[in-house]
Amino acid sequence: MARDTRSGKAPTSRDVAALAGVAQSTVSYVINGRQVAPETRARVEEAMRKLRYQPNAGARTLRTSKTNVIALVVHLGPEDDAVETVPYIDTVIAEARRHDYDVILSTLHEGPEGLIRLARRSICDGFLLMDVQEYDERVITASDLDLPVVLVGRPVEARGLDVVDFDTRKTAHLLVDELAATGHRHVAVHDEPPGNAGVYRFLDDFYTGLRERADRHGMELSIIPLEDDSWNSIAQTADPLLDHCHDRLGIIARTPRITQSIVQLLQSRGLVPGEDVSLVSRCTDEMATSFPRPLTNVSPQPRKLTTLAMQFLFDRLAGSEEPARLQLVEPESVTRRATTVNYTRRS
Amino acid sequence: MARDTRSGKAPTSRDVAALAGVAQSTVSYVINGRQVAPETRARVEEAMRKLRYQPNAGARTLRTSKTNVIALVVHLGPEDDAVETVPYIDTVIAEARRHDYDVILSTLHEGPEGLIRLARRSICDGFLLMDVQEYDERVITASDLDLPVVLVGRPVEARGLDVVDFDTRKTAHLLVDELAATGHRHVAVHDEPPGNAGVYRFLDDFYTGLRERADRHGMELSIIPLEDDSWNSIAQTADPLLDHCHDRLGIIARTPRITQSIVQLLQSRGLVPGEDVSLVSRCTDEMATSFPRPLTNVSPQPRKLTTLAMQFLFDRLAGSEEPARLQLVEPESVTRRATTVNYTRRS
DNA sequence: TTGAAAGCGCTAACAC
DNA sequence: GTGTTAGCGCTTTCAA
Repeated sequence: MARDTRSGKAPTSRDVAALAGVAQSTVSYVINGRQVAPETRARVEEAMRKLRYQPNAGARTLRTSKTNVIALVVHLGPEDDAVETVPYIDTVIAEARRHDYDVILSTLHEGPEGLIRLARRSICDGFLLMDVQEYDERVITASDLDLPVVLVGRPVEARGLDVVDFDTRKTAHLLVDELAATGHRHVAVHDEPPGNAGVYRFLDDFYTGLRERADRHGMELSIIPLEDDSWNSIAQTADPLLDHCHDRLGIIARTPRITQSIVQLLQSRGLVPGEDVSLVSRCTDEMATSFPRPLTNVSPQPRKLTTLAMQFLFDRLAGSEEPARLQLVEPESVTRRATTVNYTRRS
Repeated sequence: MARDTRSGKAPTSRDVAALAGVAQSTVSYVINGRQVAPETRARVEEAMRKLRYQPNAGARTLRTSKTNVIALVVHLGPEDDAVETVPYIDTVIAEARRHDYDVILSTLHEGPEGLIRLARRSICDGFLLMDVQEYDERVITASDLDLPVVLVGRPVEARGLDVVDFDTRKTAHLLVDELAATGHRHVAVHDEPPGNAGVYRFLDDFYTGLRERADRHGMELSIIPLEDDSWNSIAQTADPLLDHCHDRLGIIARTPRITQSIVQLLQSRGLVPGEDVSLVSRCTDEMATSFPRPLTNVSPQPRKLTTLAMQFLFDRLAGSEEPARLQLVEPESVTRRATTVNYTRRS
């Protein structure tokens, strides 16, 4: 009856107990779903509502050593294809909230000490590390933490941590198969800029996948070197790229940025993708359909990847002691749109 | 000497005290920078290092009612121009860490109850609400929270909260002035899709700014209706857009998406921006320079906006009781690149 | 089914 | 300059 509407001080479970005429422990029982007489429960809930009571997170954590927070460690630099990061983050938060967790977002600026800080101060219960490279200093640090950690991206040595990643080899298969099925004879793709070599496992896998399927179908595969992914660099590759244009060429674009540039490159040469040459891209369906000529594409399915990663993490948070898992997320299929030429019909 | 390297249990300040042969309070003094004899301090720091001690955040919060966490509430839907969101988030985290704060990221999915939960459970010390609309249900909720809140975006009624926003009116001025200075006679711009009307204050301001300066310079201003910002809708506006193409037309693009589309539209019509027609855009410098023909642009300066917002928030967190502030972030200037035609030189 | 009481790890008033 | 101690708000034995 005292501190009812007086603001500036949040009500405690003691206040609720007093108002409901029960002991503090009873309030706790109600909150945590222990068996309580229906009539008592009603009185307590009424009191909680009246005081707009919410349990203090710090006190809870202190008592239970559970923070109900997970830390999401991402790379947000301007240089990257940061566009793709947003759906990941969105999905992580949605999944976390479904399990009554909040998400602390951390960038790499702080380095591995950041992980130690978050873990040893008991700020979070677990980690989701995104954009994990083959040799990633965070992995060693994270595996020493004694907390659940899931990696998105494959390090050479996962040190007993769960890993999820895109199955880009399969993606490459689908893309080349699509071109083979529609009667193409040449496949052209831009290589990674030099700096990227051996950084992310899914990059190597992609090119491996291309080679495998080009070989199987007896197609010629041109991998065109690239200095960086700026427009200028890509524009300079126009001639090697379009060399085979009149001999059933299919161009494969691995990133949004490259896709973008190739579309413009073709346009500037007066070439229409889907008529003069084929263009197939690894990008989301949203992006594929945002072009004047909707692109034939394979979606990497970022939301599926993230959901799986969160599943792994919550399994661990629930106490799972299974051996570490490594799972790749396969793309569903190719969606054929306006940029595929079907040579099997023409000839 | 007991629980030295034994893992699974984080060391406490009591362990540190024992190892250093001092009282627990002395450890606290060292951590919190109270005066301590240099020699004692050294022993304590040595012990902390040896145990790799980090103070438990929950216990600290419980004692001090300070979480050292701020909540960032953003809109991450796929529909939006989410690209622009990443630099905001990155800056928020960097600024927060500079002040020894962590950032909890929250989306709108949860609605205003999410704010109440974060505040009343003492999960965070303050809020940064992004993408605030003119009538935004979060504002009332947030202003009742008794915690520091900064809004990015102007509601009709700010209810005593600090507000920062882009000065898009000024942006519009700069863009039209650039076209006037280079001898243009017509200005064309796409209107907002119907759904956007009256949602964000900075939208109205932008068109107001355009009108003001077009009037002043005696230029004709065409605002072209748009159903939505898909490629198809924009493509359909080609004719009205290019009507005045041969009478010194300058096109203004307000968003990345529209900019993108217009570039492609011009290209498909065989028009070169910077020769046949001018194109000036409100977009970041990074984006402006990513096109084959670098765009004349005005940068909205997302990082500057965010830094200011964080400044406001930390002022409040430090206890400032000043009257609520409203501050707009002006763009620096127009950067003239390849897409401006200079008619004052030609005629 | 409910209550009394201890204690999670820390900070800060107070005593020495 | 350092130690003693109380208590932040919660959960959880243990007892009734």
